[in-house]
Amino acid sequence: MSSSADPEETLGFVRHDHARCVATAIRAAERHCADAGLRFTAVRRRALEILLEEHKAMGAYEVLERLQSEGLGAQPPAAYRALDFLVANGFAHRIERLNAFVACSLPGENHVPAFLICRNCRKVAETTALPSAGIPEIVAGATGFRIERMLIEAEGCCADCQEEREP
Amino acid sequence: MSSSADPEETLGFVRHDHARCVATAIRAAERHCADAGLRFTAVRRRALEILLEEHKAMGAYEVLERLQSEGLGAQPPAAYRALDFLVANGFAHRIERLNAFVACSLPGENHVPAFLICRNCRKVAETTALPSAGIPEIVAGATGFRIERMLIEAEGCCADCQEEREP
DNA sequence: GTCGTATGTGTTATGTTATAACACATCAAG
DNA sequence: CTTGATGTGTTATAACATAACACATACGAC
Repeated sequence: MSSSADPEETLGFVRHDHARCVATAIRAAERHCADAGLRFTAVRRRALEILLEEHKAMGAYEVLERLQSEGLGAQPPAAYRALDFLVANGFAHRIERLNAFVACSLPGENHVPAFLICRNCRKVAETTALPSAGIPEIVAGATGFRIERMLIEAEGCCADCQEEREP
Repeated sequence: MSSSADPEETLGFVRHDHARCVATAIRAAERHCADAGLRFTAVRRRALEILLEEHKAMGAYEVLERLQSEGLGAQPPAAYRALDFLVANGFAHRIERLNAFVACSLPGENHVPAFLICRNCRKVAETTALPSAGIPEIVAGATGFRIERMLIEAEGCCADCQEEREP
């Protein structure tokens, strides 16, 4: 992946120290699980590591293949269970547009995530939506609708992929 | 559906004259197709009518069943083609969260739609997101990401379904 | 320690959503 | 009435997801 010598790679399209970001995410998950009495098992840890390797949306079957090749769970339910656990505990998010999953870039923060999804390379950048983004909430309030979950996904083309097409 | 005598029913949770709203939507589609040289065929028209009957998210296979029972296209591709046409031309929207489709409530208007989705009854209300909703756009601009499509879905429980549970 | 319960995993089978590929039909323009 | 573009029928299969039940492991109560 990294062809340059420096430790900076893109996080969703923003440069950052990736090795450190992976380590941080894993440690955050360990901590959270220890505190909450959850079991951060081998399959779950490995699934998170796989998602973290690139900031890319991966299908459940894609993750499954990787797990299989390491002898860690051979059938779809294994992957879905691990991914569901990660999503339920905020370590990963589901990208509905792609029926795929991505590691959370902001573990620990209690946020309403918004995603920028590159159609071409499937890289995903995560930002946090401000409460002021909630136009629907105004309407919801007016009609008695109780919002439980918000989903904000922007689909398009990242800078790198734009360059590739018209260099 | 309507147990009351008056013509007012809910549009996604807001009361309105439903018969009129269906007629308007169909006419808008006819007009748009005529103007743009598109063919508003029997399957396409019927698919739109089916979606319009309730302001509810319907799966492609659910729409297909209805089409089949009227002898209008027997296999999945028929339904997907009709639905894709409706979505491509702004007569319907795809609700990613549900892998389902819903008729557009604001045909003709060039809008960024936002949806309120009731988990319980699958009714969907459509509102238009204001440009100020676009927090992601700020980030996108900063990182050179070109947004092509925005997707805003709020999932929760509508007023009617809340009442049913705690009357 | 060991017993019992709760939680996680393995495995089989199947359900649901979506599309590829190719043949045939229809339409509108020349 | 031919031609090309667009839409539909049909078969097959891909991709995504879960139900159900058996077995394993972790962990607290005793």
